[in-house]
Amino acid sequence: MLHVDLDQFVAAVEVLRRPELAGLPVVVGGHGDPTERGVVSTASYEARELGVGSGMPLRIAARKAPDAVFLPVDKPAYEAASADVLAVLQTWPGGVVQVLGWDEAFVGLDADDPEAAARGIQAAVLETTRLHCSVGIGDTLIRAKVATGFAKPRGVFRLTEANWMSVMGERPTKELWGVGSRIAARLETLGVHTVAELAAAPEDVLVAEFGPKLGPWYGTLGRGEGDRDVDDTPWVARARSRETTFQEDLDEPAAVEAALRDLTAAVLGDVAEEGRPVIGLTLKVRYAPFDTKTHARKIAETADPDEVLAAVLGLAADRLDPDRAVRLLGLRADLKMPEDAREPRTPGRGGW
DNA sequence: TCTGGGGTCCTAGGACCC
DNA sequence: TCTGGGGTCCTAGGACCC
Repeated sequence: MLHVDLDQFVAAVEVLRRPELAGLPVVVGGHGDPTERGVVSTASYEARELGVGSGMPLRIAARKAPDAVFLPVDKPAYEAASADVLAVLQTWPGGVVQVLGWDEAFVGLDADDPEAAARGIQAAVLETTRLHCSVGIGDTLIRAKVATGFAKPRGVFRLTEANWMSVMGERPTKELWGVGSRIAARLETLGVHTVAELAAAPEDVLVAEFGPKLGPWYGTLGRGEGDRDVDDTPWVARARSRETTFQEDLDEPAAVEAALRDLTAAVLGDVAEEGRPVIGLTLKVRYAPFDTKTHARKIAETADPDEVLAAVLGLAADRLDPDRAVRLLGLRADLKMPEDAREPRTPGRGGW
């Protein structure tokens, strides 16, 4: 199994169409205005050197890298580049491709020399798209994915049962794919600090802390085990959603209702592309200063935009607090799933 | 320092039923 | 006169990833 991951993908796409930015700190995020509310999507390696990282508020990024070039997110451009990369992977002889996101995919193949295949894929992607990528090789999907971290930038790294513990054993659990800061902190309270300790942790202890599905899954993760096959079945979206952070909080109910109508129209546009009826709605509201609530409701299956809008406005009328200023509104529409849709195989990881 | 947007899945707790 | 034990459905929140 190969895990192919583009290097600083979003920033790289921007530099391709503005060659004069090569070698400069480039920060892509929000509307490209670091005085606005927004966060960093991707920073170029030069910007990372200055301490800028993804998820960081743009205002902070501007403080750390005042001379960086700030650019707005241009989703269509990245989608187009992503499609070009995917096309290269899909034409690789004997490769089975499972897309994980804009800039990464698993490629399953039979190869006597996987490093040679990885180098070949890198060269083909570079030649066709002028984008560099890193490739992890593994005997499980998890190991391939984790291996990519050691391959960056532009490299290849192999992680298998043979070297998993020697490479990963003494590292913090946070470095595992699927263990974030919260889970790492809870593991600490169990006396589990490293990957080796997680691998050896008794299952009943993990189940008691994390529940019947996640507990065993974390143990598996520590051992680097798990799925070994690449699944190229097309993914069927469970839902479509939109959300907006307002540059200034909304404190008038009329403004909130207008925003809800816009949001619903946008979601309905996406839903129409999916071509499946809506079966549920989740309204998300972030009140000032940063207090977030969600309000979900099943609705009678419908493909009628007017019915969906009425349901959204009804949900808002029932659940929103008209006296609080609103920083963000979001709307998620759950879609009816086809009977034969692929089931998730790995906890917490949609799109697999 | 002031915190985006688009996704997915899991868990807990309450309601309700037999 | 102290109040079982499942099971399912629903909603809210949490956590993670890119």
